[in-house]
Parts: sequence; structure tokens; C-alpha cells
Amino acid sequence: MARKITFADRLKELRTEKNMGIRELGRAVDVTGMHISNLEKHKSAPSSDLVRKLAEILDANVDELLYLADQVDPEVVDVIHSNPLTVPSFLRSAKNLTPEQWEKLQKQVDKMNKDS
Amino acid sequence: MARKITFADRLKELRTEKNMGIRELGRAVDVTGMHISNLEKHKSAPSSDLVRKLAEILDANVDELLYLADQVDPEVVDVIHSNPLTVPSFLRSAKNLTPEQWEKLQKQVDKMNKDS
DNA sequence: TAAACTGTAAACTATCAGTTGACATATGTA
DNA sequence: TACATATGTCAACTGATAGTTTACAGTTTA
Repeated sequence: MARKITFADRLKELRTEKNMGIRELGRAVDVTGMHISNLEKHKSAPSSDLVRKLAEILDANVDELLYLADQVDPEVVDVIHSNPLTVPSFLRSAKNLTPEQWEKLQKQVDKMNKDS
Repeated sequence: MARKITFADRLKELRTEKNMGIRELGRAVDVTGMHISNLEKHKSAPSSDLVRKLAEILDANVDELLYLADQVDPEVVDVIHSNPLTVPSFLRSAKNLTPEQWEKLQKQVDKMNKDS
């Protein structure tokens, strides 16, 4: 596994790639520039909602950012709670699967969705 | 779907079933009785850690309580982050599966685990 | 040279999980 | 009868944390 970059560093990277100032980015995601600055110096942590907005306006992968920020997408939480007695135990039993095995499961789900 | 009972009500139910006082339960889960009282009157919300402890000492299903408390088990979060780019999108695509379909997936995972 | 931008520091606000200590009302027991 | 001990609850606090305000120093541009 690649060394885990921090959310702070990744945020700065994405922002500078877009040639955005700290206040400009803040304005775009409804937060003060100061807060963006704090996030980039890991003096503060983002809410999952903020991560979502950041990913959108920075054209980044939401899941990557959520992961770096140690957050779970509320939409994913909803799926977990949609079957509270099966999904959590399913996930716990799946903790050692490889990416290839996950892809196999993904295909199965795609098929299930098609046959509905 | 059965009407969603509140975490507060379920907690009181479980506690009285066990003939436990508010302080006694608090002591057992390292929290003041006052906090238990607040939880039962939904004046406060429990941390996922506390929900875990409560489930254990009340002999209740952790996942049911976590669901009622609108929390996600940290262990489940770890699984999600173990494959940050595949698991979240897998879950989003699986949001409409029935319990039977989830069980089918569960069996598949059981097989994958055996063949390792 | 002045306006308008850059990032940053310190001190604040609001929310929320959890605590403290005091209270009134049982319930047991001597 | 009275004293101790348990019941749940109230108000006011603590500590952490996501986010804001105001003000500041350095750089760019006009």
C-alpha cells in the first residue's frame, strides 16, 4: 500500500493545481478561507459534508478524500442502515477481501440490479 | 418496514428488562447515570463506543442499537476504508438490494474466505 | 504609492458527548 | 417512627471540535 498522504497535503495539492486561492476555494464551498487554511495545516478536520463539496469543486474523487479525512459518506451510511442486521455483519466478514474479490462482488450486484 | 422505535425507548426497555437502575447501568458502561437518563429522554446522543458497551452489557444486538442511534461501527468503517476506492461505490450500487440478495452475497464471501 | 491580492495568527462561537452536585420521592430496615 | 439508601431528574458546567471574525504582514498589479 502506498504511504498514506494526509488530507491536509492532498487538499493543498488539489487547490494549487486549480490555481485557486484559499478564500476563493472557501467561497466555493461555503466556508471561510481561514477554515481552508486550518484544514491544510491540519489544525482542524473537515465534516463529511465539506469533503463532498471540496471533492466536487476540485474535481477529485470523493471516496479518496473521504478516506483521507477519515469520514464516511452519509449516502454509504444510509445503505448500511437500509439493512441494519445484514449489511454490517456482511462487511465485517468481508474485511480481508482483495480488490479483485470486491470486483467480483461488484459484478454480481450489477447483475442483480439488472434483473430487477 | 416496522416503525422505527427510538434509541431512547429501546434503551429504557432493555434496561428495565434487566432490572437495572440508571446509575448501575452507567457504572457498567463507564458513564454517569445522568447521561443514561439523558439518553433515555433523547436529550443527548450516544457515541458509537458507548453504544457498543451498552449492547454488550444489555445482551442486545449491537447492529440494531447502532442503527437506532444512527451510528456506524468503527470496525465497519475500517472495512470501508480498507479499500477506499471500491467498497464505497460497491455499497452505493447495492442500495436497493433485498435481504435475500444480501444473503446470497454473504454466502459468496463465506466461500471466498474459505478458499484463502 | 496605493489598491487588492496572498496566507496566517489569536480569540471567539456554537454544538454536543459527557460530568457534577443537589434535589425530591420512594423503599427498605432498625 | 426515623434513618439510611436507592430511585430518576434538573441546572449548570467541562472539553472537544467544526467553523467564524478581525486584524496583520508580505506580495502583485495598476
